[in-house]
Amino acid sequence: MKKVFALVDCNNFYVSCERLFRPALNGQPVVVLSNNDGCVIARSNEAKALGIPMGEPFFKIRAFARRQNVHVLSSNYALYGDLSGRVMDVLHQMEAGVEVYSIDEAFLSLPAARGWDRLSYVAEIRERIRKHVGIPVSIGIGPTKTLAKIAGRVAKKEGRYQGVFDLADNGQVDAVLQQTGVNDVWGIGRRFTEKLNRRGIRNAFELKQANEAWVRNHLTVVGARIVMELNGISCLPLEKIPSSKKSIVTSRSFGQPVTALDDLRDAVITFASRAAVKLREQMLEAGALHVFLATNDFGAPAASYANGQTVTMAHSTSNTPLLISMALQCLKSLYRPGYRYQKAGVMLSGLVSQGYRQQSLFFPTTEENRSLMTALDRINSKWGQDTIQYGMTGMQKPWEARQSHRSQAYTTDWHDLPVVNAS
DNA sequence: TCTGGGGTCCTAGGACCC
DNA sequence: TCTGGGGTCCTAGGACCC
Repeated sequence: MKKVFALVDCNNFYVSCERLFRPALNGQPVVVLSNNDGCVIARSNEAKALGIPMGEPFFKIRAFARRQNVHVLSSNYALYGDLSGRVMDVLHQMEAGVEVYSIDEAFLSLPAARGWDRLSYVAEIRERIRKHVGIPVSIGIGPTKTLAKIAGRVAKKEGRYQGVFDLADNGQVDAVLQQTGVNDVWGIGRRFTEKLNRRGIRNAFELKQANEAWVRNHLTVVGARIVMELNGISCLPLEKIPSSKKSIVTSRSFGQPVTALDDLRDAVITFASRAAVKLREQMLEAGALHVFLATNDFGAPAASYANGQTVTMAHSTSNTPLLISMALQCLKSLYRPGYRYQKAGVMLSGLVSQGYRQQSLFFPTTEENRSLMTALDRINSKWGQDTIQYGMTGMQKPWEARQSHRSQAYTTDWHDLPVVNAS
């Protein structure tokens, strides 16, 4: 049976999550900042209307935000992750074909047959999410994922459609594409936009009609697929089962520049430990570990240094002490004194599932090791991250990120449960 | 003073092999 | 001065996404 795609997209997701627990923020300009309170990563419609751009460094708009009474929040990923799960639960209850695409977006696969009212159906999905979770969503429908994305933009931007728009067979496709900038097409970023503009291609309709060989040549197969999708030929299937991860990264910008090797060691130990926890949560083991560090990209070139080092392991592992010791070896050879480090991280790759690994004659997995890791994960998951941590990590963490505007973990921590006062 | 974090896919080019 | 051809594998870097 022929299918169409629907894209369900949470509106201003992080802001909507915050508003759920602080209704006083409704109707107010609100922004949510990235880790370390660095950049603006979510904006309410009121904040967008004030002209605050996505990704703007916060220090540049701090004064403006104060003058305009913009509510400023640090990001609270525990809260957003929990609410995202609830939205996805509603979708799974209603539909068999669901691809969770990101924290705030999912694709659905719906029958393409005429004779049923798709729009009413997705309006019902939208209403149920609003009622059961409280998050507003927009839903776009199209014959391909790329067109569903574009339909979703229309649903979100044009109030008259009330959050749902169907581009699958309504004869308006080309008119909508003509009003869609090429930079607003899914998969066309800054570089591709520049290339296309130089060739005189400015909107999605012009891209749809672009010369295939030229696109293939300058935008690789990625661009060629986008053009096909704009033409209604589906190249990107619905992926119901998430493919298993190929790499796991834990990295942070520091709250203040770090110069001492000891502090870097402390940060790297923490990153390696957290990456190892993520690894075990997904029942994986890593075959390689990469450590990287960098000074501020925006500083003077003479004062800048960035480097990374990878070690490949003879045997894949998820053992925290082992991963820490390898990470510290890397750090030791990467470290140069005299620089003000701004960021570091640990990446695990060569991931294989726990059962997959061949047992080594010389390095048998000891059961004690695995059960120690399991016990540690249980305690930290129950009592909070870092309840038990490795002895080498210091208690003072000058590198830790700033979070001056943090909201509470309303749904994931007993201490932060909202209190309702009846009078 | 202050500029996120975590991912994926694709390609070109080098190393290596026969 | 001349200096094979074809294949695979790996990695670094670029581009994109949310």
